[in-house]
Amino acid sequence: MTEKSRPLRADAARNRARVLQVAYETFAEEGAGVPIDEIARRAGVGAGTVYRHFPTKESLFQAIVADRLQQVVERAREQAAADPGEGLYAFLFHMAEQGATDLGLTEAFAGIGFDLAAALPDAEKEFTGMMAEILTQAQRAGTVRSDLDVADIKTLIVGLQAMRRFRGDSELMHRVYPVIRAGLAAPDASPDGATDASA
Amino acid sequence: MTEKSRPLRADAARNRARVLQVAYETFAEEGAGVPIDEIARRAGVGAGTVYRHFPTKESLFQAIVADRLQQVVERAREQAAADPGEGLYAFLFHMAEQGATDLGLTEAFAGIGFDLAAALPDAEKEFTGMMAEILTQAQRAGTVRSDLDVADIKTLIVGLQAMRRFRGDSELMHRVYPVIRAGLAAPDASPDGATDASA
Amino acid sequence: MTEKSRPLRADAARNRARVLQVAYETFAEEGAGVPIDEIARRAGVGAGTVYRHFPTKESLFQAIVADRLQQVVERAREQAAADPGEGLYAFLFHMAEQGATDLGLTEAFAGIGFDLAAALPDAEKEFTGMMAEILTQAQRAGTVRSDLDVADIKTLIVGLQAMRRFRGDSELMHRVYPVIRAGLAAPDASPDGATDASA
Amino acid sequence: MTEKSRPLRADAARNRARVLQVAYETFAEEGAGVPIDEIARRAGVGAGTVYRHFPTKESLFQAIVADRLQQVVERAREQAAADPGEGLYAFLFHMAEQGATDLGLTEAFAGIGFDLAAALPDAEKEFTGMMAEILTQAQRAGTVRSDLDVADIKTLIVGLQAMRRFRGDSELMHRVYPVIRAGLAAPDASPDGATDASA
DNA sequence: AATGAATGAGACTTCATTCAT
DNA sequence: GATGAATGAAGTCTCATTCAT
Repeated sequence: MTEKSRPLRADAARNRARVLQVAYETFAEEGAGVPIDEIARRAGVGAGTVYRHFPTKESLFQAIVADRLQQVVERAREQAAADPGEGLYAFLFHMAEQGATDLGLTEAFAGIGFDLAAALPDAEKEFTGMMAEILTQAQRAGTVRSDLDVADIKTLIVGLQAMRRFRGDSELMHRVYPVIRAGLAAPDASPDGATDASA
Repeated sequence: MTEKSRPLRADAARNRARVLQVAYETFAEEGAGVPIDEIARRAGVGAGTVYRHFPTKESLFQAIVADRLQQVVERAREQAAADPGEGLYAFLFHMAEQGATDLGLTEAFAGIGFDLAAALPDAEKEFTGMMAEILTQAQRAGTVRSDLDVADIKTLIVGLQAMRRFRGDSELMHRVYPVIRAGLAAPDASPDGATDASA
Repeated sequence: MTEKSRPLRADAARNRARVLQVAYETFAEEGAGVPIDEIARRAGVGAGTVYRHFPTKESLFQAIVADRLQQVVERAREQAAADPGEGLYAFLFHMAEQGATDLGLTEAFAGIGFDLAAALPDAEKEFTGMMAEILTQAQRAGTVRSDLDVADIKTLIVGLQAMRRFRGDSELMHRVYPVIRAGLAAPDASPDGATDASA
Repeated sequence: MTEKSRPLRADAARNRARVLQVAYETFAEEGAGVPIDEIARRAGVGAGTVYRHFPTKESLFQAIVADRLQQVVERAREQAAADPGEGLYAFLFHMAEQGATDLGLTEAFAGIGFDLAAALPDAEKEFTGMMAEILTQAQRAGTVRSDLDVADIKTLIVGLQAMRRFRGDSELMHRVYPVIRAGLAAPDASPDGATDASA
């Protein structure tokens, strides 16, 4: 998905990577509203260069999201391999971290003005598949209640990212994560879906 | 903060209220990007009339948020009075519902492009005070762990709103709320901030 | 078609007319490639004002064409009423004159980058209907051969406009029109469509 | 004007010819608005190569027109040699055909955004000279009225090309050409330049 | 010589805000 | 007070032309 047709000239590849990196940082800082001209300026190239590599703003956005998802997937698989019981938690917290600085990824993930499954079906499948794997591993290890599925995890990620943007890392880690973790580790809810009233 | 100087002519007051209502609905439906002209059109007034009552788009936005907060505060107090143990949960879920249809309020609340405490200090204080009250009542009733404070609740609201935007009401209610509720009802975390359970 | 809903405020109507006039002249001089900004500048208004009245460049173009067609139709009907035998010729020569200064109308008429029947079906029908009337009148008067139809007349207009743009009015009038007129007044071609070889 | 300085390397000459051919076809199909990049792509060369041979888009355009004129001149001379009485008609109809598919040539010829005599004086002279020859031959053969000159023929070509672009070949041939031909073959107009009455 | 990447001016269009009516 | 027209600063994107590879 990254390389197509010819392998791109060295200088072009450098520029493309630079634009991608700068765009990633800029979107992360400022959200999707940043003008392309601003990204071009920060990258030290002309606006036309950005458009040569990414014919629309949307496509630049997609390229960034695809790139980030790829990295996230790899990292999550490694961590789950090292510790299956903790893999899902590590992933959740990593995604939250991403959300802190990466408004663009968060918006994409939460489907704000961006339909991930439609725009990047392959990346989305890969991502969802990875989540299924590490969720299953955690459930087998007994660290996560067994009645949750991938859609629930996605939902929680959206929530965690929003929380992380709202609040500093350290506070979230010490005060809110424990709540979420306790909820995730709790025994399964009763069949009717209501909380099991230990409360 | 709502009434200033002289008490608006009757028709002007009517217009103001109408604009506020329409703007609330429109922002909720379409997000903050809607042109003022569109709001004016829907309200059946000229753009100039909107600007007479709200000198900037930002100020219109603030007025809406203040208005919504006021309503939310009243409702939450009533519910907590009726059932102190459930008041906080009712409030949380109500806020999540708001987030579903009220993109504007959510963004304001989550601090996206809007600093609530700076823009509307009085409303913010009122809102925070109310949350302190109902949190304390719930903790006294034993339905919420005692190591949580208002900032934690705010954080959870931000997360719940994001989750609710991401996922339908019914699914959230049956699959994710139980997790959050289990986490909130869990025994206090150990002093070092980690979850005490299996961890 | 000209007036819709409300009758437009006096100043707005003035501006609209001014923009239409300036745009007409500018397109006529420079063709359809002129930037809207240039038209706005010449009209002494902001670009936004042009867009308020004509939401796209295309729509401005259409408005001009519709306006011109309307005038042409009226004039042609008057002339044909005054002298049925000469009405068609007067119309043809008038259209050629228009083509001289009105690149925009010519392009629209010749269908260059503009589908008249699709864009302005009513105006197109009116225009075609008028041509049918004056052609029939001329044929009854015996000044035009009877085997020609409206499509042929349209074709000749396109040709005459192109010729008029290429060559000065006086020369065209004295040197080329006589050729066309002689051809139009010639006896009908033989049934197989070939010239009747008086040549 | 075609060859300058040293005689181009073989591959360069091949590239030049290929670009010229492709550019001709592309302009003919799409009009003068086509980006140079598109022409380069279709020719299978880099944009830089186009610019090496033709320093501006304008100069590429001129080279094409010169090339086409050359071919038209040759063909017309051959046909006039074969049949002097029909040579002019064959030429006229051939030019009209060209106009159908060759928007670039037509625009150049009609002087739309292009001054042929100024840009390509030699080609223009050659072209005009050829027209004088075949017009004289037709007039001697008695197939064309004797009061027409080369400028009139040029004018008619412009008109015919416009008509041909507007209408299909077959219809033009059977319905409009006869009119033009009848006009061209008609007896001379009276001295004052007006059409000689009903004739 | 060829390539195709980079440039940057400029086109169309939107919209928050001001102001004449 | 209300109206809605006017403004003009952006924003996205295109493309003729230049230049490093």
